[in-house]
Amino acid sequence: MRLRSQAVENTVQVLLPLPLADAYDYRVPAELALVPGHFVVVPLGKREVIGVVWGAGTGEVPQAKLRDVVGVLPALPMAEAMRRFVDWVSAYTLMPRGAVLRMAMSAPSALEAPKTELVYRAATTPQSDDTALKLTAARRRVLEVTKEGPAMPVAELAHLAGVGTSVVKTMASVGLLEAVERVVRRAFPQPDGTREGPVLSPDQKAAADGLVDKVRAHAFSATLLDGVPGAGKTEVYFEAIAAAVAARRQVLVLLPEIALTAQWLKRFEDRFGAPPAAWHSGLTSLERRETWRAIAEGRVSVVVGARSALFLPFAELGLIVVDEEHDGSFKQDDGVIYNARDMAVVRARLASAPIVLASATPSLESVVNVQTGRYGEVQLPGRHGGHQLAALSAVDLRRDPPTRGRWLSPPVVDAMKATLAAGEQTLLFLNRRGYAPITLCRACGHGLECPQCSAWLVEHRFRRALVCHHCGHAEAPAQACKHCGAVDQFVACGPGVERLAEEAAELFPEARLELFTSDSLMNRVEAEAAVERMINGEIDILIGTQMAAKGHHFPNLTLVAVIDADLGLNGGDLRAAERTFQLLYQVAGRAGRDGRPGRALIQTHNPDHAVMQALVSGDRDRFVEVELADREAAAMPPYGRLASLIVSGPDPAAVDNVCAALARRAPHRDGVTVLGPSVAPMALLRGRHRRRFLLKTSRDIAVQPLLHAWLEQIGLPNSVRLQVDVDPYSFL
DNA sequence: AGCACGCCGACT
DNA sequence: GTCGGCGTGCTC
Repeated sequence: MRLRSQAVENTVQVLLPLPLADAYDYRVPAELALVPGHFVVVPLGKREVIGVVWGAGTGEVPQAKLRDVVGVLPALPMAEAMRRFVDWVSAYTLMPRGAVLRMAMSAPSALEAPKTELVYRAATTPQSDDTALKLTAARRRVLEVTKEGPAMPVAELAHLAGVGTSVVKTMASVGLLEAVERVVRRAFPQPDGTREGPVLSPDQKAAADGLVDKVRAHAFSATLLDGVPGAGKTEVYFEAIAAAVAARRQVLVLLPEIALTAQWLKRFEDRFGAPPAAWHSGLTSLERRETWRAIAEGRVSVVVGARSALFLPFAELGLIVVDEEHDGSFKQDDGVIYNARDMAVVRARLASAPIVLASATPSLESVVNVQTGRYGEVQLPGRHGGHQLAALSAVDLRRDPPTRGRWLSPPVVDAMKATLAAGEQTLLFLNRRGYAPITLCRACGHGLECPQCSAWLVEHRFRRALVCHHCGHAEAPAQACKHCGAVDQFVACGPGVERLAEEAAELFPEARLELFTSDSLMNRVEAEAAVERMINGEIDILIGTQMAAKGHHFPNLTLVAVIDADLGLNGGDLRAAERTFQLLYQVAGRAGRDGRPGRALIQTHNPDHAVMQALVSGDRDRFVEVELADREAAAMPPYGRLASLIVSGPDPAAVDNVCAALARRAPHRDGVTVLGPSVAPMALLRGRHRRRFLLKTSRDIAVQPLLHAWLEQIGLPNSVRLQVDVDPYSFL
């Protein structure tokens, strides 16, 4: 007994940032004092990897197998709250703990010893050697500079004193100056939380006060900030940020990737006098390292980023804001599958910090969480500063169809004419990249399909390629049909933004138009430039996908036309109606935000659909009510829980075998339904055949133990993969 | 995730 | 005869 406990004392569990479910035990050499959270270097096979001490060794591994910890890295240990967060996310998503840890170690170089430089200051104990201490004019100037300023590097000191660097070096060697080693740190400008904010409307003030109280409480709380587009939600949560910063606590703002724009950053800087630290995929490795370290050391007070920022090592988290909380892009769909919005609530809870979820179209999950009292709610009823909601109307495509081969209906064309004549701007919104979504052979009727996916190839005319939007497969447009050999018989079917641009250019040859899509704008810089041109009035008609619809504010935009409002409604997705409503509501909200009356025209074949009715009548709450009733009747989220299992592999027979085994062992109990196996919505993806199970349970059943018990019994042949998605968002 | 081990095709 | 393709399996 005694022997065993001693062995355990000398060992630690180290979690490695690899897709491993369990931490490994390592022996601790006597000279190392380790505590949980320490970043350590350990041997693994032939290589050395960085891991995190997760706790005392388990003693479950044979002594002979144990290897020694190589060393500790000079980084601040991972906080306990962060380690618990990693465990929590892993347990919830059923992803290996190591895979989750990897997300919390996204800047490994930040763990290495930071670079140092030599800085010089006046010697504290001057020597008495007269000749060495001779004070020439140059030396005197150097001493003057050191008296006033902080210690600084040779070049800087020499420059300020107007001397050569050799003077400084000599002074150091004779003891007039002393050199100290200092860690090189990038300075982050500090947003000022005490700065006076803008004048808020009474509604905004009340909402802001509510959030500020939550921040001052220094305790976990979750609050939904609900307000129409233009109601000034950002200004309101900025007040909460100000309160947290003034209290010297850190703030994390999560935004959907495409909403993190120059405009948002500018608003922040205008309010706080300094920019926040941004965390996104475009950072250089140096920026990542410096930012990561500064966050861990508490030298950064506000971080804004997309979902991966959730795993940054905040030292003193005092507030999380999730803006556009309904946005589907918070759900990560590959690798570790998690919903950053939901996990942000968990992170806030573990950090005992408040979280604010902001949206003009809250997710039904959040609405129900408010109804059940799990979340508080702060509402912003009206628009602020003369903003008016766009007048929204449906264009019935059955009554007012465009001419054949065209996509703009007469009412939309008329509205565009009027808008152009008034010198105002139009946004044509179509959530479809490329020229045409389907290309058919006129002779035999065959459509061009991706060889690796069950999806049509989308023609991109500007790129002169046929592209699969699911796997990236691209091929050159062919002359002859592979099926019937007919030449030059291909015909583009349906509209994409490129085709829409062509039509708009024909109708309005004098107008300046521009495409705003991820294909036409290769990077952030180009996108910002396009936004700038739009704001400066250099564009009359902007044609774009949802990229154009989010996170931007165009003061002279007064007409928004949604070309195909029905697009998202097909396909039987659980959230089709909810998502369509949210998207179209947001898009329509782009029109007329600066005191000008805007209008939004929504082309649809189903003007009677609940989504269209809700949009036209502006009755969001009624829509939410009806949609929630449907979900409740079907025991679907947010009233029931879902998990999806995707079984995939190159060999359909092997996939079906695994499905049969899963079906045989499927859990049977009250409140649990297993649907499937069925052919997954993308039956073939990247050359892998896919089948799907849906596990549906009532709200009070935890799905994770159920899934564990189920999947444990299933052996997977090498080529077959089983992917678990707890709380699936999209069903594709 | 790496890295090695292992078992079948075209090269010096 | 070997060099090397990447499938499979392990790493405390």
